[in-house]
Formats: sequence, structure tokens, C-alpha cells
Amino acid sequence: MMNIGEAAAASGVSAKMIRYYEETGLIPPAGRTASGYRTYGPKEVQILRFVRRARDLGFPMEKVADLLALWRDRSRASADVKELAEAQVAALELRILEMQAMKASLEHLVHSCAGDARPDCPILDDLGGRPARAVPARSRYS
Amino acid sequence: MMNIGEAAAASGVSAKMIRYYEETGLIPPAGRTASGYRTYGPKEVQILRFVRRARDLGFPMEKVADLLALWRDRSRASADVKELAEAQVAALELRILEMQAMKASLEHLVHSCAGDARPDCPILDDLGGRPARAVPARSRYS
DNA sequence: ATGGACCTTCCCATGATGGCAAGGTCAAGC
DNA sequence: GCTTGACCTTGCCATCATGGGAAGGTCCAT
Repeated sequence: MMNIGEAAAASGVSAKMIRYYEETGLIPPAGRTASGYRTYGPKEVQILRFVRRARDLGFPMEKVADLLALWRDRSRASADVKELAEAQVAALELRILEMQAMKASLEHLVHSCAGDARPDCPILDDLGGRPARAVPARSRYS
Repeated sequence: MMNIGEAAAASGVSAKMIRYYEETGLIPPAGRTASGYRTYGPKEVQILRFVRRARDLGFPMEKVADLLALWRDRSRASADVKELAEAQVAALELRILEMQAMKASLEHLVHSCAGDARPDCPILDDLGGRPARAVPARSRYS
């Protein structure tokens, strides 16, 4: 049996988060020693590692709870798990696309900015609402 | 002169956020009517639109404040602006890469899961710490 | 028995946003 | 002029997942 610090080290979840997960019901309450210390065995550490990995894959806590429930239910259908995972893939894809769009817009602005000591800056012009002066097309393949 | 609702509609920033931006010092305090209503003119709306666009490009509020300062300083060097924008591009790229890594891992798991009524699920196996049984390679080009 | 490393709970902060509630104000219609 | 509804004000709470710190108790090795 380990106390919370050891369980944290063994699972990669901070002690702080372990208490939080317990408080919010994501994981069942840990056992306690006579003096009130939480105790963890290998099984609990495995649960914590499960949570850690799911979080690393970007699952929000709510979905992690769903995954944990499926994990515990040995008669679950793999289709149910796959569905959750596919939804998470789609969510990631959406956020990736959003950020790629931001990045592309910003790169466009960056490329049109001289970046020297002069004050003229199409980036600020654009943010300020004035469409930046068109960059003289130097090539069709810019 | 407009009140906060009109300014919100004109700038795309919610009234709530306008008050918040003012409270945190991102934008200067708005003028007030005798009865305490905030008043906004075209100049203020332009500032709000500036903030909105910068946020849409993913800049955190702190960086938006920096951009606003540069915008107000008509003697700024465009290099300073470009530097901020390039840092933001790099930050976006980093987050994109992180999420792409998550997505790739998850897709790998999804592909190895049958997704039928049976309980066997490499996704849960992996999260639980057991390496998933290798998927029988049906083709080199799976 | 003392000190240091651990544990406990509780509160606060983040970043950017939304929501709600209680109360004041304004303008239009009657 | 009065009512009504749409707007404004402030203030507090919630999110989501995490970290920080304080105040106090515990455990173990010296």
C-alpha cells in the first residue's frame, strides 16, 4: 500500500489532481489509514494511469468518466468505446482545423509585414479594420 | 454615441466582455452618461474590433494588450509587431502539433478496435496499461 | 524528542467567457 | 403621465483542469 505521494509518482498524476478526481467522483474514494492518510494499491494506481493516458489523448474529464465506466464493465461492446474515441478524434480534428485557420491568416499577415524599423505594418492595419494594402504580387506562386 | 449594446453589436464583442476588458484595463474606461450608462463612439468601436480580431487569431489577452500598445504608438517599428505575430504563429504551431500527436495516437487505437458487440477493445487495453495485442496485419497498406 | 518530509483540509488564482439576479433608466405607446 | 418592455448597472457564481499556499496533523529516522 502506498500513500498519495507514491501513487502520484507511480501514476504520473499529481497528488493534487488525485484528490480532485476523488472529490469530483471520477475515481472512488481511496481507503484511509487510521490517521486519515489515503492509501493506494496497484489497482488504484492502474486506474490513475488510465485517467492520465486518457487525459493525454485530450479526452475531457467527462469523457474519461465514460471510458472508465466502460472499462469497468467487462461486458461492454467495443463499439461503444470506439464511438467515444472517434468522437474525440473528430473534436481534435475540429480544433486543429480552427487553429490551422488562425495560423494561416496570421502567417499571411506576417508575410506582408516588412518587419523593419519603419512603423508601417499591415498586421496592425488589418487588426484595426483597414484592409492591408495588397501585397504586390511578385509571382503567381508566392 | 452608442451605448454598450450597440457597441457590442457593432464590434462583435459581447457587452459582458466589453465590461470585462474595461475592468482588467485592456481598454480604457468608457465615458458615462449622467445616469451611468457607458458611451462609445466610432473610435472605441474600432478598438473593440481590433481586440476581437486579435482574439480570433488566437492571441491571449496579454498579447492583445501588447498589440494595442503598439497600435497606439504611431512610431513603433513594424519589426516589433511582426515579432509578436511570429511568436503567436509558433505558439499555434506548437498546439497544433500536440493535438495532431494526440489525434494520431487515438486514430491508431481506433483502427485497431473492431467496434462490434464484443467486449475486446484495444483502446481500453491500452489505456489500462496493457499494450494492445498486435493487430493481425492484413495488408502492408492498412 | 526533534526535525524534516510527508499528509490533511480549505481557500484562492488562473483565462475568457456565460448566466443570473436585483435594481435603475429610457423610450414608446396609450 | 403612467405603464411596459428593453435596455443598462453592479455583483456573484460557474465553467475546466490545474497549481499554489497556509495551517495544522503524522510518520519516521536520528
